[in-house]
Amino acid sequence: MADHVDRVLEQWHAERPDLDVSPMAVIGRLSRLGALVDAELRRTFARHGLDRASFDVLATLRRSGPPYRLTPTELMRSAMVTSGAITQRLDKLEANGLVERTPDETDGRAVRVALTDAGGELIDRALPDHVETEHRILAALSTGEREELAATLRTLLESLGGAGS
Amino acid sequence: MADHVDRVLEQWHAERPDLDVSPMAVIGRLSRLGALVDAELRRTFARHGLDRASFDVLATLRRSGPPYRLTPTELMRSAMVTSGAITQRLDKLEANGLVERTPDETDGRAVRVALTDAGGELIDRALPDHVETEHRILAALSTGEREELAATLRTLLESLGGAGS
DNA sequence: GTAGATTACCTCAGCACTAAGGTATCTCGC
DNA sequence: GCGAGATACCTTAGTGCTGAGGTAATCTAC
Repeated sequence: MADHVDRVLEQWHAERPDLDVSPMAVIGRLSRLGALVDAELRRTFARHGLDRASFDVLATLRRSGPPYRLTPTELMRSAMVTSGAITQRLDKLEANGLVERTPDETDGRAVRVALTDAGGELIDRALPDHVETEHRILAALSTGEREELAATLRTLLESLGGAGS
Repeated sequence: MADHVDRVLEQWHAERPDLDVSPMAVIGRLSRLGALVDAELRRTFARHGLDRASFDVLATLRRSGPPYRLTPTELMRSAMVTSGAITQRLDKLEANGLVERTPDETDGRAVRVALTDAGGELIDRALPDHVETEHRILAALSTGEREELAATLRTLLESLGGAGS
């Protein structure tokens, strides 16, 4: 019952027996799983006319609570992308009428990004579908396995300094 | 000791208590961890003048064993990218003298991609460094935790149909 | 109060990828 | 042996991101 990564490990063992490639059992699967999960989520987003980037911004605004308003910098930190990427995401969302940019009243450099009514309605429609997809992706694991997995991933995140903000 | 994902879960619980967002504890961390690991690996690749895409192709050829030769289709399946992406990766690697394309002798449609001496030497230099980086990334986990993590990830991969090839 | 550092956001060139589609070759059933 | 479909690879337009860098506003320390 060897999967792709098992075969990779066997190959390395034959070709470079001097190297301890055991971490690939984790990191190789992490990387492949990330790609598959991403593809799966994208299918759901597409059903609502969204892509990963747009969904991410709308969801971040939605879960921030009333008045559903954040700055581009806050969105950038949450999404782990560069400021340029956020600018482009917001341009697109604003053109589609899903968010609105208004100048900050007290800080002349800053901008407030808010969900429009259309944006709020769209994300509230897409969310249950998205959550359902996530449940389906994890269906093969028991509740206990999911909890253990979440805990282990968190340990790794903390050790890589990616737990914050 | 809440991390970013814990805070996201709390926000959703407050804003949309009707949704069971528990899968995000796993999928959110998977996604963030993927980005962090990727950034970490890229630093190692860069030290050898490589990027993720080039390293991936060279390593796939290297671990395939003598004569270090595969077809673009085999590389495409292994890398989980489109054929166009492989064409471009090979163009770049070939321009840098790290791989060589020769027509297949028996199948007029097919191409053989082989490591050049320079390509083989480069990947053999980069590999120990790469493996060392992977060890460092997992340093926070015990051996038992790593094995459990690998097993759980494999279960998920299989259930998503991504274990094959 | 003001110079220098910092912060917030945007701009843009370059890069790697996808999706769609093209060409050439091979395979299979008749 | 021939036509339909499958296969292998390449091409290209479009997309979203990064990294470098620009502008304007704010903060800090003197």
